[in-house]
Amino acid sequence: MTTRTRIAPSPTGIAHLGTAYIAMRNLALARQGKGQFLIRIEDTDRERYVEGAVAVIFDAMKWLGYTHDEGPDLGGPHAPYTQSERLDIYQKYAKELVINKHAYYCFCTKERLEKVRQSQLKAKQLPRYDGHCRTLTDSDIQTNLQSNLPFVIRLAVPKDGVTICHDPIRGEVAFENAGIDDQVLIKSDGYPTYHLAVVVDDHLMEITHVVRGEEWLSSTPKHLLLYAAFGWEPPVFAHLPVIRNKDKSKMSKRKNDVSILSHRDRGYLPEALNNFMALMGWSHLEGKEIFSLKEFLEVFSLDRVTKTAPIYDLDKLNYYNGYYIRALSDEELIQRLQSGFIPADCPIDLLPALMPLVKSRLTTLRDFESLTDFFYRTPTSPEFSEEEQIYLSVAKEVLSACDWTKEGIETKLVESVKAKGWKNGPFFAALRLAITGKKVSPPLTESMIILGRDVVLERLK
RNA sequence: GGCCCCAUCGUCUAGCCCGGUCUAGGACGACAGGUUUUCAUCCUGUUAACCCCGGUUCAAAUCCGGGUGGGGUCACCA
Repeated sequence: MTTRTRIAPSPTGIAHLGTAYIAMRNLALARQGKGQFLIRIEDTDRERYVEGAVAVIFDAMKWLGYTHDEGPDLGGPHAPYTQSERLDIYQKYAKELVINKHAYYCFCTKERLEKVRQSQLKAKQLPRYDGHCRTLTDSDIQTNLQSNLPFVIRLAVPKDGVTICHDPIRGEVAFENAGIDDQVLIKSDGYPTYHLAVVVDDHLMEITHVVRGEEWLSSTPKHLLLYAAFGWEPPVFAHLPVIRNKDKSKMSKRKNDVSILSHRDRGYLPEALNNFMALMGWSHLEGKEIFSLKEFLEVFSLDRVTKTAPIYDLDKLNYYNGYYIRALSDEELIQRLQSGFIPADCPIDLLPALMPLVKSRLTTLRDFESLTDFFYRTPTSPEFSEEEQIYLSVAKEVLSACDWTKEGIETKLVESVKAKGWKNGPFFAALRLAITGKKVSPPLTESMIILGRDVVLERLK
């Protein structure tokens, strides 16, 4: 049997870094198992649905280089791949569960539920459904149904026994059934909850490995119970450690930039993000720290996954980004920069000359502008001291006469500094400031050559 | 709080399953030095960890138990 895996993002507006982290691992298993990797959209929460969010997810996956085999955009043998288009399927299976007594109608109002909750809380009991409707008679149910009372369908969780999850990463994890609530399967609006939809779809779509974040571990027994109620063979469940904020809480929008696409827009390379994410909660068997997505997909394995949750470390991402930028050829770097990182007033034909000066100085593509703006914008010159003004006038004199080559410029400049009995440091600092408007800049001589003698002399006025 | 998961340098981790080869290795960061008229790159070095307490054993980062700490989850959200 081939391996079939999936990611099941919710269209809530942004493509989350966590989704990519989960996706690349699922992709790897599917490729290694000569199977398929699919994307399924879990949009059963109508309140959270955001228009256009699905397109954002596809954009993000494409940018990262993850290719799926089945999904809402591609179709496939188990279409549709969007849960809101599968409502009748969930209804059918929920009803089947009701008939087999593994689920039941619940007519409790939100008010009653809230009241029960409050009194349980007050009595220091754990808040949960009290099973009120579990014992309703058939005629009660018929009456309620006929009078159009709103209802949900709940799973009839066994009152005793233990449900054991066999997780290849965590080993056996046991949960007392008595601690599991009678989960809502169908909401009063007719939509399924996550728990029902995920089980039905994973089964119907023949998913063999459910590789997800460990935040799902405590709901796994519910899913296992559902598989048992249906009489289905469950897939392998593996729970990856979650990515965390610096404060060790689960990575969140508030404390981190969790958007994949905003990483792209901030000038990160997909190679860097992939390499960075690969090494969170997993290590290469040969101890490699630099490798491509292709290699990751070939060598990733569940048995080298860590159980401890890693922290998103921007320093390390920056390191990878700089590394991959430096590894690019000048032509490739120009191409990458042209995806939105070259200011409108920067002449395109200037680019080839600029690459050698900026490549080792870019942490992100976005740094390009602040690094090179003095080439195409006249810097505002600061107030120079009297001493500095003397430096500049001497420099101007030398530069108006010397050969306009690296050697020509440098030897003449250094010669006159020496002749005057000055130090190189302050002299070149003043010159740099006058020409680039910055205390720190790309190499001065090379920059002057690119700028041209006229512009340089103009800036020394 | 109940349930569940986890615990090696500041961070990502190797090692743990199959105890000795670990005076615990690598990477990022930080710091120092070298190269560079600045910065960056590059090179060299330094820094820094087995959560605690018991037990098993000739021997424990590695096995067991208990603490402690951190995290996740307890919805008609996923």
